[in-house]
Amino acid sequence: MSFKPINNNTNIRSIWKEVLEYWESENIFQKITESRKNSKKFIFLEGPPTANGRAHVGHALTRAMKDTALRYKTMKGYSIERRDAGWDCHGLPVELEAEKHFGFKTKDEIEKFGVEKFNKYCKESVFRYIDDWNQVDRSIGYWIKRDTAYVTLRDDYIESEWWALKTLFERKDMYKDFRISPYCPRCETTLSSHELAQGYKNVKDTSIYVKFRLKDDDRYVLAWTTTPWTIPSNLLLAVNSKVEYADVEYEGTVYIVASNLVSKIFPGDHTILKTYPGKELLGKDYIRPIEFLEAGNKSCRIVDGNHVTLDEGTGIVHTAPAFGTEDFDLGKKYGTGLLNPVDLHGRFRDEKLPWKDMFVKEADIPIVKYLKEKGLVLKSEKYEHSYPFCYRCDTPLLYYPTDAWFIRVSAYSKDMVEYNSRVNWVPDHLKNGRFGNFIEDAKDWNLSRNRYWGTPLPVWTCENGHTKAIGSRKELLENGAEELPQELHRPYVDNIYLKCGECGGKMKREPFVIDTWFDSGSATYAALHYPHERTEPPELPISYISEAIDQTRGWFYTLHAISTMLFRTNAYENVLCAEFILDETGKKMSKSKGNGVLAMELLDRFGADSSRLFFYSTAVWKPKPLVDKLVRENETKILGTLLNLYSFFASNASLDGYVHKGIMHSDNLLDRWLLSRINTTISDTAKAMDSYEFHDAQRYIARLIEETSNSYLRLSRRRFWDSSVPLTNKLPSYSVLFTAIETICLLLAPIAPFTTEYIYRNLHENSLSVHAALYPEHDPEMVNQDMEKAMESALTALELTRRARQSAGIKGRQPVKSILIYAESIIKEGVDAISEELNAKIISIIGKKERPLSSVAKANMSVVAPLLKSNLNSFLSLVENANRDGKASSFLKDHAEFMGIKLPDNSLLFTDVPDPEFVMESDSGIEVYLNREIDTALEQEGLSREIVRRIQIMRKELNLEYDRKIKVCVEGDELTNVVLKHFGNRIKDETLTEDLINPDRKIFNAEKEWDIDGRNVKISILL
RNA sequence: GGGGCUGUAGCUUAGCAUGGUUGGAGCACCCGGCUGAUAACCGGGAGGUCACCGGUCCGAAUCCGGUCAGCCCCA
Repeated sequence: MSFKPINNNTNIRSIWKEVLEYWESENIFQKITESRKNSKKFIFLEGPPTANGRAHVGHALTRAMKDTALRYKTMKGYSIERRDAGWDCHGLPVELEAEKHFGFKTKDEIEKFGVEKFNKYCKESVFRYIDDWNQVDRSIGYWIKRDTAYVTLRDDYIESEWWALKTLFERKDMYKDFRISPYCPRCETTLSSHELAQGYKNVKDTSIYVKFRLKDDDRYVLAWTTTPWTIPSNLLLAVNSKVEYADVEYEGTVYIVASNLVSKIFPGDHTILKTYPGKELLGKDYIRPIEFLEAGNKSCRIVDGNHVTLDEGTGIVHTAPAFGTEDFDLGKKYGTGLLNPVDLHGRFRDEKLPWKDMFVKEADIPIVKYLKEKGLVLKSEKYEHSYPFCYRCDTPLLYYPTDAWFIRVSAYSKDMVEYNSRVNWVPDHLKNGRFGNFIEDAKDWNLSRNRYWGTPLPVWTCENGHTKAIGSRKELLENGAEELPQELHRPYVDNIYLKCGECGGKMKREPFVIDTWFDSGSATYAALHYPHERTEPPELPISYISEAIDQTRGWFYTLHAISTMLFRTNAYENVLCAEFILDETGKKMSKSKGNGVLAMELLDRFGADSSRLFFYSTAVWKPKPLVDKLVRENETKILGTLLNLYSFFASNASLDGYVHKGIMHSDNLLDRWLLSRINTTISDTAKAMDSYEFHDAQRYIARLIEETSNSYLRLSRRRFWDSSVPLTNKLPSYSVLFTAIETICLLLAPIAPFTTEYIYRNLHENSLSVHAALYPEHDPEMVNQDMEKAMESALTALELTRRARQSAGIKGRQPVKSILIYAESIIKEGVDAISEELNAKIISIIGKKERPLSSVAKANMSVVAPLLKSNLNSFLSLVENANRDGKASSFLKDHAEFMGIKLPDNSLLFTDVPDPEFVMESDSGIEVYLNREIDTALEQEGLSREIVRRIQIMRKELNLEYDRKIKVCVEGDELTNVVLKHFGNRIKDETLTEDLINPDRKIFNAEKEWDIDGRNVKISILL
């Protein structure tokens, strides 16, 4: 049998391409899926991307994460269910692209153009980049079924959502309400809280302290606001009845503000006239600073608001019920009604206002000016705060009163918390941290959008105000639709009129589409077309999902909320969350900065496996900068070494005709040690994979690769090369090396699926795929912790020897007389394994007392000097003599007195010093003593090995076959001749030299003069 | 203002839940070595106030409190 060699044209990238082709031409993914059909289930759900932009490196990361988990579970014997791709198709992002394309700025333009044509464009544009996404998925090795992808724009999918919405509607968990919502005046639609969350920015606005005069006396209540444009709509002032307020005289006027804030507001001279609790202010009437709009008689009062705090402002809050959530609630409570002079484009439309037709944010300055002219502004200043902007078009949002449909998520927050307790979050701090906090005070979900491209809200209303939710296409016909719409989108559904079941009136659809996040959050059931096509509820929870951190408030949330409300369970069991990939300077990648890297760029440059290894080089939930050399590092360390291991194995095993028939028993320590390490690694790796800690798994595997290469193989290779050892004696070692490479491939397959596939299939000629194999099970019988420890000590001893050689200036090739090793946990076998590299005539493990140490005494100067004074020098030479004679330890006994002076016990300090012929190095309790004396015999042997080495170099330069015999001529000094005499046979053996010949021949195939440690040696080779 | 994460060598990081020999690696740098795996490999050197301050303890990178900085999320 021969193993496929690694030649010069084989590299990580060529392997990648080759494996890709193999998978595709042989339908490997399908075959494996098919073979697992009846296995235990592991359920997956793809979080659907919107394919209207190219995939970037962050997407590559999450796709790799999904794939790694699924490949692992497949190797663990599971059948992966629902491994279908999915695409998110609706929503504002898509519409925005279309608007840009057509150059539209307002909804009017879209209406004029025609909703049908507009939506047609949206529909087509969704998949504009699907080829790019598919190419990324294919290239990175993301095994997912693309032809059965769920697509949220399909009627079937929408119909399932209709069922859900109808269910919620009938349960009164979906309702219409007139309230304040974040509103984008450019997109002319409200936004949900999770959309809102994406658009906060720090901005500087004009803030003013406005004077509100009391009706009954001439004090001024001072209120502070960052939105001057809302002042014309002021109807109330709110104070906190539990807080203390003060009358403050400042520049001849009396102001009312919260006591605690007085000095902040009036930094200069001011007088506090009196203080009193806030409740004394309640009910007082005031005069509005801007009175263009008419206020009802219930307004212009001071009321209690417990939202009023002393964090900023004056402790008195200007309240315009039309433009703030809390303001609205107060207005409702006190029956003031609303003053809303602003139209849907965010412009003042009321004739009575001098600022008519201005965009409200631009009216701030003129309004401040107007107030100043009336003397009603104490002061104005720029104020930096964070303010929400539309996350798609960057328009400042308004809080605006409008009709909208809501889902009563708040009523389910307890359930959501409970179901969340069953979810395994990775990393786990999200569970009770960011995600847990969010669901704990979940707000009702603003579901409706006044837009075009989305799932239409399936609610119809008649003139008498009766409403009905429709749960399927069939129900449309049952409720009076003459025919089914062409598709379940606007404008077709808008033309469907139903007959009211209560009054018989004509019912018209509520003109909204729904938040696109409801689409993706419905994937659990809508992708199955439940309950229309499939009548059984979806199997929940999904075993595993994985996305980036931004989905905490996005998909992770909507999945969880919808599943909680409809199926009374958590949607998913395990959720793995990725952080972002940063640019090489550690900055966040963003479109505006132009520092983003496309997924395909990364893959083109490094290939799939290296990219994936890079992703797992540290925990996926830690942000990591994309630095070229970091990607390369993983490639050379892990893949390069692994390929190298295989290459070594393949060439030698092929030469020896090795056929693998399972692990064979071996007495060799290195073999047994490697088997132990393999099994320890299997156990560690599987544990890490089970808990979705891919980076830990990768580290364990990398360590095993390193050990196999640098410890096992380095120390074993002579055994594999030695042609004098009969094959039967090598077989166990081959079987162990084979097992090591095979196991590494299996362990690493979910992480680096290409290279492992290539090597594994070279090891197993007839196997389908490494991904069809089962993940290795660890065999505790093979593990021997003590031996692992002993071997570790031996390897440390080897390191120490090299260090000792270096400090003694003795090359590794020069044999030494002896090496003594002292260590607690070391075994003879371990030392035997490294003995060749130690290169010493005598190697022994010694006990504590056998260490070649002498106690050396040193005068303790601070004690001795004051006592001996001028006799000190003769004392010192006496100590020195004692050291030389090895009598230091008994010195004090021998010299109780010196020159008549009694020596105290602490006159000498003792240290252990190696005997002069030894060099000592130590580390973690292991000590190595290397005898540095090189006698003539050793020197000769050393030189013989130098000569061997030079001949080998020349063989290589001549490109000789391994077994090509040669004749050699060596000329040099006297010592060289002695060496040839004593070590000639060994030189011949090691270099496949038939004859050491005389220099009388004139023509050689190669001649070279060498300088070997200052010695001139001429070597010539004759073929 | 609230919450979360992070801070260890020039860079990437391990160690921290269960405190305990001299805080490990890798990359890069310098020096040396090895080499029938060879665009690899090995050893050594240099490089750390373990962000800072305080506390607990015989002993703190590790536990506790606080501060600072960076990132993220919320209001």
